[in-house]
Amino acid sequence: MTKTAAAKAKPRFARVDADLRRQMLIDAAIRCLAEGGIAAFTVDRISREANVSRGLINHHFDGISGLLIEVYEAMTQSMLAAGRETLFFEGGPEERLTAVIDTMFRPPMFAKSSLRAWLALWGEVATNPRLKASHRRSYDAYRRAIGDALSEIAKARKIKLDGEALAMTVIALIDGLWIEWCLDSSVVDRDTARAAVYAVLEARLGKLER
Amino acid sequence: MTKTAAAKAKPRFARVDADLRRQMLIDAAIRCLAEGGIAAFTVDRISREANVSRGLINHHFDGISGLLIEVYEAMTQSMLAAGRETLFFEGGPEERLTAVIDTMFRPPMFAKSSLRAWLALWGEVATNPRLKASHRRSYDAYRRAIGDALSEIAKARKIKLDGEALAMTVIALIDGLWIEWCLDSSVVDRDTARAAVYAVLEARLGKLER
DNA sequence: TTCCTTGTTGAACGAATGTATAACAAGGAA
DNA sequence: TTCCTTGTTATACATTCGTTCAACAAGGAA
Repeated sequence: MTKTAAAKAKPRFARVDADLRRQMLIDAAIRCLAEGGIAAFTVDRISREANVSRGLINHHFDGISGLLIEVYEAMTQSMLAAGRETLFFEGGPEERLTAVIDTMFRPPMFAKSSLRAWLALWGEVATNPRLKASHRRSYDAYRRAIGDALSEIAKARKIKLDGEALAMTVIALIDGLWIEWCLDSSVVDRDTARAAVYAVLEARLGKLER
Repeated sequence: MTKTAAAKAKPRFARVDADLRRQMLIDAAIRCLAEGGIAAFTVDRISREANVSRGLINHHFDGISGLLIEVYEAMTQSMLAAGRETLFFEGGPEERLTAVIDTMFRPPMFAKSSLRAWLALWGEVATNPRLKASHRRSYDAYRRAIGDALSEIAKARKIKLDGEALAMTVIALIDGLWIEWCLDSSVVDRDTARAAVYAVLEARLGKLER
């Protein structure tokens, strides 16, 4: 018997491709993280945020801790991707460097929701070995990319300089400025923070095109 | 009837002065934070770490969230106190500045356990309004103290400089270096991190006595 | 249409969470 | 000694946590 016109109505749920659903759950989890910190990283809250039943998280991920790992890697990927668009393409080292730095002070990276999520995750990285391993890999790539650009610039200007060491300083400074802005926006704004990074770099390298 | 020699034995528990007991509980809570992040900030774990019954936390604090506030303020106080010993006493601005910076790269501040606890707390500050208010107050004092020293130095050397702005950069850099070292000790060590801060400062102010 | 894969639901479970409360007892005061 | 304050314990309680699992059904394949 086919469904009557009155009965066909709406299906009780919509099936979604597994990869897409996973992405939807990861996005929902990040939103929870941004709203309530790691305390909001919960099966109940995430599944509700994604408009999905509780059981689905365990179907698509290796438990709630498995989801946490994938959330961390997704955030890492989107950060590196934002930089990659500019960092690994054509253009001189100076262009590449400024493009990456600017990326870090522009949405979607430089946004309350994103930085709150990062802050919540860092608090876990210190404790969770799997997150720690993931962190190490991505920061190595990040540091090397910036370090290479810095070294090239220094070489072209005949300045003696340890690119990797300065890259570490730059990354630490960016992270620190993120924290200050995220925890108390009244002490810094986007432009001041960005300027602070360039001030440090130009004190070593001389004027940068930007 | 007095207790017999056999029965007097040991009391089932020892009464402790309220203020001291509060401090003991705060210390235990910080140890938990350092070990397991905010997920370990739990009535069960903290009371067990303090060798005390579960009910005692609610007797001495306004619930577990009240304890969290007091933990944050205790950590803030001990950080400011470590700096205050040097920062607000005699000595020229240069001495005071280097003393504070050195404090930040020496135990007890520069230690895995301490920094892990800070990291866990920062993840909550972004979400918790009461923590945020506490954070703002303490960082203002911190920034002003460093800013004043920087301004004095710049003035004496006839360098035009915004002391507060540079102080913000210095604090952000220190926080960022803490994070990098805490999350992956293989990329920085204590001396490299400390040197990075001085490198930034000396690029602006010239050589510093240290 | 009929079948079959698999995305999805919802209930059930034990463990862990924070809080309230009554009973206990340590240790100084009188 | 006796009394009394209050620091301390231990239990009970309602929630919320993460996981498991059987049953359901959406939607393409045949």
